[in-house]
Amino acid sequence: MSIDNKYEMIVNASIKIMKAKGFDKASVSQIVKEAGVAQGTFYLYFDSKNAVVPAIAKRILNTLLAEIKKAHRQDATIYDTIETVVDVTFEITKEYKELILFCYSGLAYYHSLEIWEEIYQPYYDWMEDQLNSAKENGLCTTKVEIGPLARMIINVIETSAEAFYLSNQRSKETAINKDQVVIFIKSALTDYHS
Amino acid sequence: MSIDNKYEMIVNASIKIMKAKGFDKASVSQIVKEAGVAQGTFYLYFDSKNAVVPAIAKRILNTLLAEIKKAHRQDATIYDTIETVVDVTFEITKEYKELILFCYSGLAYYHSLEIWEEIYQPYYDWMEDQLNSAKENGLCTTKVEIGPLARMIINVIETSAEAFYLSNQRSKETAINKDQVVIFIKSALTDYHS
Amino acid sequence: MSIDNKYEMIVNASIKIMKAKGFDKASVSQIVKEAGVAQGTFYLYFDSKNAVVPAIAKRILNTLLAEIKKAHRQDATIYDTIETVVDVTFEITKEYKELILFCYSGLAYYHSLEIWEEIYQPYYDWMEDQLNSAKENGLCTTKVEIGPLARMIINVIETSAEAFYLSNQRSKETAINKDQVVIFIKSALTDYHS
Amino acid sequence: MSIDNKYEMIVNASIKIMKAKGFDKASVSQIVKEAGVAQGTFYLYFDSKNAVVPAIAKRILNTLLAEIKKAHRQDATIYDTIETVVDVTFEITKEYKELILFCYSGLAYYHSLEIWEEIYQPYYDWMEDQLNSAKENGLCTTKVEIGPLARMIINVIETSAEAFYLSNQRSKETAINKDQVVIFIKSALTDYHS
DNA sequence: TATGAATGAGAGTTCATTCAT
DNA sequence: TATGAATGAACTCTCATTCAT
Repeated sequence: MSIDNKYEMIVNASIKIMKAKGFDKASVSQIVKEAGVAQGTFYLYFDSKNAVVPAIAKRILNTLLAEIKKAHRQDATIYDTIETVVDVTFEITKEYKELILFCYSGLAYYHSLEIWEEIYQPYYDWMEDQLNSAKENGLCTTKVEIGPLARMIINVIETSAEAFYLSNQRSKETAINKDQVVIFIKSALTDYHS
Repeated sequence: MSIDNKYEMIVNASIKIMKAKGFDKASVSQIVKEAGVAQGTFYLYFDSKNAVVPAIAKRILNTLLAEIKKAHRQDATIYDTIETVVDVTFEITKEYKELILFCYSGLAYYHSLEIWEEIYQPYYDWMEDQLNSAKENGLCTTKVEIGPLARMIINVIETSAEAFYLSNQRSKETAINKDQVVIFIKSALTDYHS
Repeated sequence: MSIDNKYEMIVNASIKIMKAKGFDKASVSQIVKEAGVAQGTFYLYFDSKNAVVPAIAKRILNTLLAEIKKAHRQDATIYDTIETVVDVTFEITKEYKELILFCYSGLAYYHSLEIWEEIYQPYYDWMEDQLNSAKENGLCTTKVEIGPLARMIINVIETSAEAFYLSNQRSKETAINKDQVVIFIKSALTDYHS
Repeated sequence: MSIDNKYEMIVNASIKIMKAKGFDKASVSQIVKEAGVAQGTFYLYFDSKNAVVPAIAKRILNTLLAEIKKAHRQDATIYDTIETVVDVTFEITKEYKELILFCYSGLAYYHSLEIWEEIYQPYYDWMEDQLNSAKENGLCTTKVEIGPLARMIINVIETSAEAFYLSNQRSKETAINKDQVVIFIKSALTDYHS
């Protein structure tokens, strides 16, 4: 936050360059030029180029979660909450769509998805809280366990948002849109009657 | 198909090498050595290294769809079908987990997800058929449109399978497992009562 | 020897650049520029920059041995031979003095002195032949075994030549010169019996 | 000498790191970490990384000479002395073998072997004294001048010790061993009868 | 079609050195 | 004296691609 926090400056520059060019094509020399620091300074804060990926992922998730919490009203039903989450996720995905994929695959290759799980933990926790409240209110009757349920809901929303913004949408008519996602999840929250 | 079909040999070699090393670290020279062809021959069949990615993606999807159709019984209910699809997807994901992520992100970057959509089209079509039958049988009552519904179901299953096999699963107890995925989708197939 | 034998061209260029700048300061990019080949071509012929060192060492030893054999007369006594070897070694050392040290230490570090031994083997063999003849003639009566004797004689000559040309010779008056080396070795060839 | 004599701490750390990694691969940052001082402190005591090499060389020679003098008996003949020197040199070479080569070549390149001569001066002087005594006793009758003789003797011993410990000695049977060195030098001390 | 030697731009990374504190 | 964050030039090496055969 301070004016010459070099760590933040490098992360910001990395996001800017990688958004424009992707991870591979973004060179460390472009990043440091953008950040206004020396080549070697990069390696004072990150062990390698790969090591910025978790920092970017953290940044995106934090932004997402902060926006969700900001938009979330205390007295909202789980249905309102789902709508809010879908709205915000689509917005954030739109903004960061170029980064999300390589963060995901970058973490998978160079770091392991454990780190992804760790980064997402506060989001999962928050969602589980919402679902538990909904269970108490009787609005969530599914037999799916809360942990997996939270993860699958978040997965559906994010994957749908990515599919929406990343495909070139010639086939927009068949694309998943926000409304469909909301209805799908609402359906999933109530039990099926076998 | 012939024993020295160089195209297939290159794709096979690419899969083997990229499975082991990832897309970036797999060099064309390693691939051609594995395939037993000359460096230049690669470029007779593919415009660039990137151009093998759709070929690999197609191979995986075809394998997946063939296995699903093989395991699918004509008289199965939609519930049976979901279970079959989940089982097969988890199996195939386990086998190809190293390739799936970079196919996805590779297609997103170098080709656009349109191609992904195109590759998945037959799978989406098949799933839509299943869901339409279920609608007629009264086993699928959700208000979600069939197109998006098929996509979201497939997304949940695949994302869950990836999460299951790619995270190092220290937290296996909270990991999404097959049963949870099946219940989640079954719930989603029936309407919620607002 | 052929006009575009790239291997020889790279070795020649390496010798020229390393003679002028030493091993560390000689960059591969300078070498390839001097050789008139592309950067990557270097790595077609050598696994690394270090890998040129044995090639240079071999070149020097071959030159030395060829010159010695050229100057050596068939009917020479061992005493004449020693003088010839000292003369030629001083000459060759003068020409290649800049290379000898880093060849020696480079081989020691990056390859092991085994390779040095291997390179020197034909020289050792030749010297042992000379000494065996001298033994038969009664001109060499020392009890030192022929193998070690050959090695020590060669070592003294080379180390003395290096000391002569490499030290800045302010102290030239105390420096070992050729005559002293010759006498020293002749002494060593005859047994001590006071 | 004091417990936090930073100069000595840096030399000690340099020896430790360079013994393990060689001169080039030993970085100043590793050395200062080992020494427990700051990066800049290094340059308070040494002008450059190269400047530690003479300090290390001096340390080794002083150790060698001290050990020789300790093992040397006042009433020893030159033959005993040679044996002692050979023994101690082999021991010290064993301990410092990794450092000796780059000290030698490092001094040659970055400083000139003059410094090596200067460092060795007290050793040469001591050896010359021994040889002069032997001359008076009639045990050394060679016509080689005392100065060069001392240097060549020391050279043979050291080179042989290096060859013994540095080559991987698969060919140990042909390697020069201590006994052969002793006999060789004893032979060299007595004149040859032309 | 098929080859594989040759290319050369450009990558990530290191590290001796400096200097404001 | 002592510090250590910052520097940035320079390094070795990789690799997708080309083209003469």
